[in-house]
Amino acid sequence: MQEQYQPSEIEAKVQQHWQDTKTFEVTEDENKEKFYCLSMFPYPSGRLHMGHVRNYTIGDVVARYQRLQGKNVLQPIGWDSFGLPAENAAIKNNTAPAPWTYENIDYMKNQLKMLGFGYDWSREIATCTPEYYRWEQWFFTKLYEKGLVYKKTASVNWCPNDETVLANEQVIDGCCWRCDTTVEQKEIPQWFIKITEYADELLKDIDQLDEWPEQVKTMQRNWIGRSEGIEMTFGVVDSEETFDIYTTRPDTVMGVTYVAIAAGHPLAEKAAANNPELTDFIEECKNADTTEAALAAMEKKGVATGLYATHPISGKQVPIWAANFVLMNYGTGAVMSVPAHDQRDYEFATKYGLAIEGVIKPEDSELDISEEAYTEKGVLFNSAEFDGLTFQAAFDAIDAKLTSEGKGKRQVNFRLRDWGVSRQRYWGAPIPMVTLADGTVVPTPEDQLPVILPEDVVMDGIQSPIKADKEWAKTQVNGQEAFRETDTFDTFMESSWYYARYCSPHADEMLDPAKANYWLPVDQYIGGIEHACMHLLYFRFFHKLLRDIGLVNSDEPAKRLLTQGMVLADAFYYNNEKGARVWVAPSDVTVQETDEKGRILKAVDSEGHELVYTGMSKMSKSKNNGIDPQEMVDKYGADTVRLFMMFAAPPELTLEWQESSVEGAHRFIKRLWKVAHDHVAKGATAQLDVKSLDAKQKELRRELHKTIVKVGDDIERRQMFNTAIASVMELMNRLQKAPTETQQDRALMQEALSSVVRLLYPIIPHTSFSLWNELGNPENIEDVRWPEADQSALVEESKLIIVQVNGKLRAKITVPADATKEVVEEQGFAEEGVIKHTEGKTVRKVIYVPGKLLNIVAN
RNA sequence: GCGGAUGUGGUGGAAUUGGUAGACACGCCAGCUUGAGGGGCUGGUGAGCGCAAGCUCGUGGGGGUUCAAGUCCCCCCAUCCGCACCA
Repeated sequence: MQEQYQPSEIEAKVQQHWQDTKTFEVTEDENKEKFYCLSMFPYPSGRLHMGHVRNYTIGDVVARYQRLQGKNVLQPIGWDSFGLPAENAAIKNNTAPAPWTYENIDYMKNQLKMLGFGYDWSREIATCTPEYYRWEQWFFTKLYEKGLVYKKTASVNWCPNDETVLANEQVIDGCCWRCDTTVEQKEIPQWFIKITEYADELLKDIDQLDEWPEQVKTMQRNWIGRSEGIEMTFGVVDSEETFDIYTTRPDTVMGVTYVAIAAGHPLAEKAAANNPELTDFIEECKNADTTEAALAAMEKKGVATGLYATHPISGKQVPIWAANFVLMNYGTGAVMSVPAHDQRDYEFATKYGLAIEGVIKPEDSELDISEEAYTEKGVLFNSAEFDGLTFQAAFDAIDAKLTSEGKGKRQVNFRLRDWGVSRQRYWGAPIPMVTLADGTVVPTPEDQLPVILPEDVVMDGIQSPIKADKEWAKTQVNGQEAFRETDTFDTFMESSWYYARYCSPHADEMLDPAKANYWLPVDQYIGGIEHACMHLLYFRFFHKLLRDIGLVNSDEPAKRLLTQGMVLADAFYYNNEKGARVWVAPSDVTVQETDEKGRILKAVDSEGHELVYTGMSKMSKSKNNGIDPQEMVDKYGADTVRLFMMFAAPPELTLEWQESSVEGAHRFIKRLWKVAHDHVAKGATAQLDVKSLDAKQKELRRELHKTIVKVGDDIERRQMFNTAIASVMELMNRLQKAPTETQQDRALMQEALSSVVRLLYPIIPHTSFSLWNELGNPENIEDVRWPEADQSALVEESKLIIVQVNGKLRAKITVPADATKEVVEEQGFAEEGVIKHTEGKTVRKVIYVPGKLLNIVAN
């Protein structure tokens, strides 16, 4: 055995072994319990970043742990390889998205192997290949046949100069990132999938997800946003026209003093005919940013249309305003306004001098709306026959009245909107629809699938090559000339079903139901919390679609979810001559001075610039503070990087990259290696004879078996890998000091090290693989089982009892494990610290928590 | 703005069911080892007071419940994530 720990040598050797023996390739086996462990697949951006390393290390720890539990573990990997960055990189590097993407995949694949992740590479998929996206296209046409797909207009960011659609991230401060032209909103026809048809089920089934984090479930519930309300019809004065509004607060309906409609509402457009102010306002609203955040943050503005609406209950006439915060695409494009009981309406009414009429008051006080709206649910007044009713009674009464008069009805609404899947970009899966010569739009016939995206293209940076090449769209369907859809799918489409494709990655159908139903649902899914609503909702939605088309038989795609936190690093900058901040990579920073506690006082870069230290922030290009996993692996080895990642923080929290802490992780592995080496160097050990152990040996063995219990619990139930590692470190600290004189000392050491190596295997597999064999075990560690705790070793003969007086720690006593309350009390009261603090006082109460704590209340 | 989270020594974090606050590690300090650098080993390390034994304070801030609160409740502050065309 080597005396020195040499990670590069060990890791290369072990990785080669895994590759040669196909250790992680699996097939369905009905005799074994299956475990499907899935990490969110990466976008092939060029190089792995630390976020990937963290995500995949967590997944690998779970997968390897489950393997030692004897399960048939599937851990696949692939590439989410369509998307905008490839187009940008292609333009920048004067290439095409396809070669850029495939090169990145090759490079990153090697990086993943170098980190030692136990993937079944035979199942690797890339979503940009026709072998993958053809089934997505096929599926879309099936959804179309089921009536779950439709086309409608929706607004996109439009650069009038480039005459192209921009993604949200391509709009900087309302301008085109390329040419700085003010971005407009443009309505264009787009394809939608009816996720709202599944809104109820997506909401209800959250209750089945008992191993998902509560916060994710809450976010999804709020995102779906089920509400119960009433839709009612307002008439337009001096007109036959009507329009609908929806409210969740029908109890406030008698307080309506105006209604607000979207600038794009037909009524507004009609009223604008001879109203220049309104015309201008409508024009202005057309260019407004429609993201929810922008909408909430912007100044609320409106213009009177000059039209009036008839209140459906009171018959009163109220003004109709066009407002910038009402959008035509959401809901009915009109809202009723009750300034007395809605804060936004209150501010709007105050601003434009509109009436504010209170109709709800608190149950036990008078209504005060002099400063702000009263938005609580209270008791109705000034509401004619509804006076005195509380919220639910008023809801029911108003519903009954509107329903009987045919002016409204009770309705459940969702915040969730249908999924717009059209993108006007090139690097995505072509949407398999065609427009026939006669104008009808039909799905691409199955025998013409896949609709292949040409890869040999020239990017001009503006127009999608399949839109620029007018020939591409031309085709024949049913003997007619036809034109292909040139939009491509939202990349969330690909990431919504990849988990299922992994079960039968080469199947000549979307998926092989027998295989899919063997592996699915995913037992453990791991990814970033940023995906809580969108990806994870589409993922659940697609699983239900797959189920309803008969391809899978479960309701949910993943049993357990772990959302990992971000990776942060130190960031430093200096100001250049122009006063601009220049961010310096941490690898280029030398810390020159620290205070007595080790805080950074002075740091410089390699050119001698004095730097400003800004603390930890998310690793990013803009702050130039990314740490390259490659460099770290080259320097310390993959096991050190993995150990640090798992030790530095629990998986859900943000993780701060600290190189000194990486060195600490490295030191620990070196110590482990040394202890093992010294033990092995002394030769083979005798059989452990548990009965012959003395008290000290028994205690050490108890520590070992307690650690085995704790590490298993920490990895499997708690998923607190950091405390699992800490407890192994504690054990190692004891083992390092343990005697090795007698045969039984050494036999115990053999048991302990053989256990430790398995406990650490999920985290540092290369080192554990080697040490397992070095310790004299002939088989490979992948083929052995997780150590089992010996219950008899865990029995404690005595217990430590905390003794408090008035809740403050005054003594610690050791009592026999079976001591009664009386015995503990007697011993506790005899303690010096207890006597001192109870002297001259009366004991009021004694609380005893068996085997743990004694609290004496005295005053 | 809305929704979700986080806040504990100089630092990362631990405290699993309301029961010893600070496990484990980093850093720092002292000592030993080596020819220096580096590495290794041993010990110390929340703050204040004290020669010591020990005492008091202490988990973002303020209030509360309890024999007992980092943990439960109410209010506030700061930071982070998401908000539908980045993935």
